[in-house]
Amino acid sequence: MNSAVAVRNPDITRQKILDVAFEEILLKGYQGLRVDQVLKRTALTKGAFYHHFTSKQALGHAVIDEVLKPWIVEKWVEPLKEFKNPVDDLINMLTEARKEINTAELHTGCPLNNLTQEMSPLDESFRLRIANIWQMWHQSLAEAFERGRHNGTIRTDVKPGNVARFLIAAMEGIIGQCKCYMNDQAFDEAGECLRDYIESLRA
Amino acid sequence: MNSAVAVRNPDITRQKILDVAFEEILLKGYQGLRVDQVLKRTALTKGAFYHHFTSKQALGHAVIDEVLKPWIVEKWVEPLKEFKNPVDDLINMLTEARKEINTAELHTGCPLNNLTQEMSPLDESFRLRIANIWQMWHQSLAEAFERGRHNGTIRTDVKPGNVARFLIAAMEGIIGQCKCYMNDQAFDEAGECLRDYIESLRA
DNA sequence: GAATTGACAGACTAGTTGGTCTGTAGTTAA
DNA sequence: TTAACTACAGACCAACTAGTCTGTCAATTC
Repeated sequence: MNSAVAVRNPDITRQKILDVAFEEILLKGYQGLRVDQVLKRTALTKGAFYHHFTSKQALGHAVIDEVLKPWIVEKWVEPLKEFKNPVDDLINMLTEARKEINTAELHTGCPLNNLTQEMSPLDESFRLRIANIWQMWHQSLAEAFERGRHNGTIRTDVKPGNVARFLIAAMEGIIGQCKCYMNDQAFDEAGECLRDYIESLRA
Repeated sequence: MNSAVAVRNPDITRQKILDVAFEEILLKGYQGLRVDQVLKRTALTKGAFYHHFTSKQALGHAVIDEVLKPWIVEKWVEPLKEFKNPVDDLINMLTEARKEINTAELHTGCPLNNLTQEMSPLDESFRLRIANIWQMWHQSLAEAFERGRHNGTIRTDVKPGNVARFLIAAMEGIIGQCKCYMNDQAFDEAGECLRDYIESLRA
């Protein structure tokens, strides 16, 4: 019996589990995620957990669909819709993002990449859900370049789909590489080249 | 009692464990690696395993130092020493590597990136060993560009260290992205941009 | 306001997993 | 030849972990 609050709010309870599970997966990976640890941190019990999720795998699905995906949508897909000048807008975005990153966070890596590398080979149900997110991100970035081509801010010989794939890969690669260095030097070194490359796309 | 061969060769035994463990880690990750599964595949027993390795963690260390590291040395560090014209040599190397990759393998991802993303946050002892490999790779690639600058095959305004970081990141990012797509389309799309970027470094 | 349902609490379990320990056969040195 | 040591074999164990089950209290329905 939980002595304190007896107020019930199933939606908040569920969301608390998802948020903590997401954090735990970032730190330990899905396979290192312990249901008990999530319950400890949320001050909930097995009863609560298995009321909201049928299994650990179901939790994994929910984390991908309800935490990771919305995060990419908010962070990338939505802003990309507003891009008028992809070169400037992208560089601005990356510059802003760079300011927010501290050395400690850098050690965590990108959530999308983390889940991709560990979870996608484990289970087809994970892989498909994650591939969906990559696809979404790729498409919105490609569309931004497509618009840039049409409005004269991007070189006409640029292939939006290809460049989008390459840029996403480069960004993830940079973050992933820095994950095992404790300093952000590698981040800025590669970042300089990334900026130059983006600049080279300008019409 | 093993009925068949009673010949003893501790070095081969140890190497068999390392090779199978490496494969298992590629498929399931370190946390998904089961000592029992390695023993099953090698037809060995607990006695053999804990004679050669003090713990699962020690096995992880050995896999990084004695399998992953030599693999990068053979695949990258050694060939890079011979590079005369980094642009041509790199494009040749990537073209050859592309031929060897089939869709199934693509699903496995790059061993270095796999271990980096999963293992480096788990334990400082893992992180340092893996960072050492990245550093080695980066240095040998940077040196190749440095030589290219001096022998006139690479633009003089290219910063070898930065470009090396960026290229490594891009390559890893491309492979990592393809890990959750089952086709190699994304690979070739991004690969085209990668080639263009490398070409742009030519003096 | 009684009954039904929803949202948990928490003890318990069965299966897994890294690791131990004793025994034994091959190998080597004297 | 034999004693000492190495390289295993394989039964066993303790800890962990996902998942179950019964009970209980709040919330909603009628």
